[in-house]
Amino acid sequence: MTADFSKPYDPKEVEGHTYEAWLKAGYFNPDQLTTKGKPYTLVIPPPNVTGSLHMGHALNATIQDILIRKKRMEGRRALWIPGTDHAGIATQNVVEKSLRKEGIFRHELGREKFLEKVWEWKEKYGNIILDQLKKLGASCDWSRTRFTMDPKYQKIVAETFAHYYKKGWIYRKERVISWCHRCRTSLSDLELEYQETKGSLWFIKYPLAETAGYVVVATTRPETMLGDSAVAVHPKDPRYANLVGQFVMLPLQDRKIPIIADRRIEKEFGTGAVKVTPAHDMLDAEIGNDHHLAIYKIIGSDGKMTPEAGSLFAGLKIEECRKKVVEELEKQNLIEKIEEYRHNISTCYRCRTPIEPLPSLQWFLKMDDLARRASIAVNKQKVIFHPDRWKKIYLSWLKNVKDWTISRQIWWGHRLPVYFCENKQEENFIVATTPPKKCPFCQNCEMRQSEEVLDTWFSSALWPFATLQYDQRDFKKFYPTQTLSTARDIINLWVARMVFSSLEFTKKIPFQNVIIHATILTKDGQRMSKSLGTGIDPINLINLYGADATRFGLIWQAMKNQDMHWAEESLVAGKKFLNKIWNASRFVLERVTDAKFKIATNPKFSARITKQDSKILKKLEVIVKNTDQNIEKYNFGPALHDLYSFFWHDFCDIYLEVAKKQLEDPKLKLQTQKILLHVLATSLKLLHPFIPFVTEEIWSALIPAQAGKSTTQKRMLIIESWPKKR
RNA sequence: GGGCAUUUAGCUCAGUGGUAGAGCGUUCCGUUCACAUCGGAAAGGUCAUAGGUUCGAUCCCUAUAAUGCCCACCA
Repeated sequence: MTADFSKPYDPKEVEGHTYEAWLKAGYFNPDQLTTKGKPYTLVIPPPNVTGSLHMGHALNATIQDILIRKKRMEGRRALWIPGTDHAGIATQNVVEKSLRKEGIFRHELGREKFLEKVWEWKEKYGNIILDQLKKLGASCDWSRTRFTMDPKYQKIVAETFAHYYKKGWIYRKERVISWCHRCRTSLSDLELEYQETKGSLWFIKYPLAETAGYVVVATTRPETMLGDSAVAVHPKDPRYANLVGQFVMLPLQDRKIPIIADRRIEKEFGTGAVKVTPAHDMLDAEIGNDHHLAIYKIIGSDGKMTPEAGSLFAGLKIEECRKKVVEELEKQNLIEKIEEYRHNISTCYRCRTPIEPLPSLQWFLKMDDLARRASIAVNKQKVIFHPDRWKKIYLSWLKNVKDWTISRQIWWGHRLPVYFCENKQEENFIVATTPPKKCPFCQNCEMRQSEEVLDTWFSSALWPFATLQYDQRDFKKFYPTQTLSTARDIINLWVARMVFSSLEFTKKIPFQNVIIHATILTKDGQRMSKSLGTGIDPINLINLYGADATRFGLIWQAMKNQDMHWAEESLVAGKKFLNKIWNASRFVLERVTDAKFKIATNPKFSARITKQDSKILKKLEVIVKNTDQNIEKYNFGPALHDLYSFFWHDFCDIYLEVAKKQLEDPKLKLQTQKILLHVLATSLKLLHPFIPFVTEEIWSALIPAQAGKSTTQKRMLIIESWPKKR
């Protein structure tokens, strides 16, 4: 198809068939490239299968596409691996919700049937986001599309677990963990989200056991008093010095509990005396452990009070229980006062339900060694963050990281490769990557695989190498990858974990550079979210303006800031710019009629060079150098601004006008034609990674202008050589 | 409680130790010769505030303020 220059540039007539042409040519797959260059690999941060493209994805995909297209043009065997993440909790919730609309409940369905439904859902909707990336022009190798629940991927995950277990780094233990009673699963520290909430601070009187009087404790959660096993004060708090060692009678439970001293108590908070609930508070659990306090599990995994809470409260929901406890205490005149209080409560990052700390038997991964090595990798600049400041986030998390709770009590995910003996105790289990044939404990049971699944991030942590290990030849050739581009909110959740996982399993860093791009906010600085109605759908922008203009708009604003306040004006600028390129190309095509020359990488212009000629050639040299350096330094916004200014102002405003005159001078005509073609061709190459569609389309029209090349010999711009400084 | 970022034109943002820039918007002029998704011109800024370093600061330093984000066991 030949470009129709009689009309303004219309992306709708170009983008579809151009993408098809790229796919058909097969250039997204490095095996199809004739180049012998060094491999260059990117892995896409796998979007959730439940997701649809948002602005952040669009920006990130554009950044990666710029990198991969430039490297491909440089002659590297460029591979960009696409794929999706099974996103355990998120996906399970989405599918559960959609089933509920049909009146189907997960637990009625049962595990296997439910998982069938999830797979159905995945088959139906799971590739939407990848198709959206295609619309944006992403030049991923779709033949290598990966999914974190592929059989091969599952195998690698199981092997990883077994490896850690063999090393003694995975252990199972009952511990107070963060629990979401809506998702019915444990969560890791990073999966908590803090929300400032206004609540109350209740001051409760605990009568002394042996003498008259009482101790007043302050709490935001009066219901947890039912599980108290001590009152703690700071050892150097004079107010309570003589009370330490004595006992109080816990109201409502009629339980005698000690007053203990612990340095972790803040004297300034409340009354300085704190109730200790070892089962339902992280700090209290530690204190309880150190002081050998009894554990009363009064809240169950369903978010309701257990029998241990007492007959008056058992079965109540937490909020109901709180009311009831306060009522009862008031009846007994044990509430001294109630203050208003604002504080942060932790919630589940998937469903925003307040999380409940409770003791639970979970699997953990030891972090000491892994964290230490991941820190060294960044400290020694083996892995480099761009901008540099983000390494602080990474390092500070690793410095204080606790062991990772890797088990989740949901159904959708990688089931733990752990098998229990059916006949003997729960402690009798083995870790195996394939179902064992014979039970080593009782010799004759069918071993039962653990019902639990792994944290989604456990499997995404393997992404850079697992995706390449489907075929060992790929792994040898393309690993490690070069650059990872992602959002700042998953630096620890994902990036850090990829670094230590890769170091452990491949002995290599997974990537050398990490780009942390800006977070896109609305123009007035609000978070873009569907529920708030503040989100912008990039697909709408593509439909309205085209993919090139959308990419332009995103990159135009891509500076090294934390945030980007989205301004659609830049997209309008992009649209105009595309038209400008279109028309300038038309001009060149109309005037370069002699067609006695071809587009050379570094043509010579010896004869009759005018002042204006050398000026534009000089500027071209500068822009070639600057564009290259800007991309290498990940300065995408500045790169595009410079290109824009060069093309529009230096080339169109000035040189094209000069050329009009020079073309009328027979002595200058040929040389001017050569220069026009050279500058245009080079500009198209430089612009191609940013706006691939329009440049490819124009290129296809430019090629016939080269003498001696038939249309069958056409090279597409996507694999043309990247301009080099002479 | 700690950390990070931001503060420059109406809006979104670049930028440099020495007359302040872009895109979009606004106003005026201009449709033969690539493009009206255009060309030419103009208006519009105490570069957050206060000190300091300097011959000279929007830029470097120190405070302050506002806004946003992250981290932390303040019950």
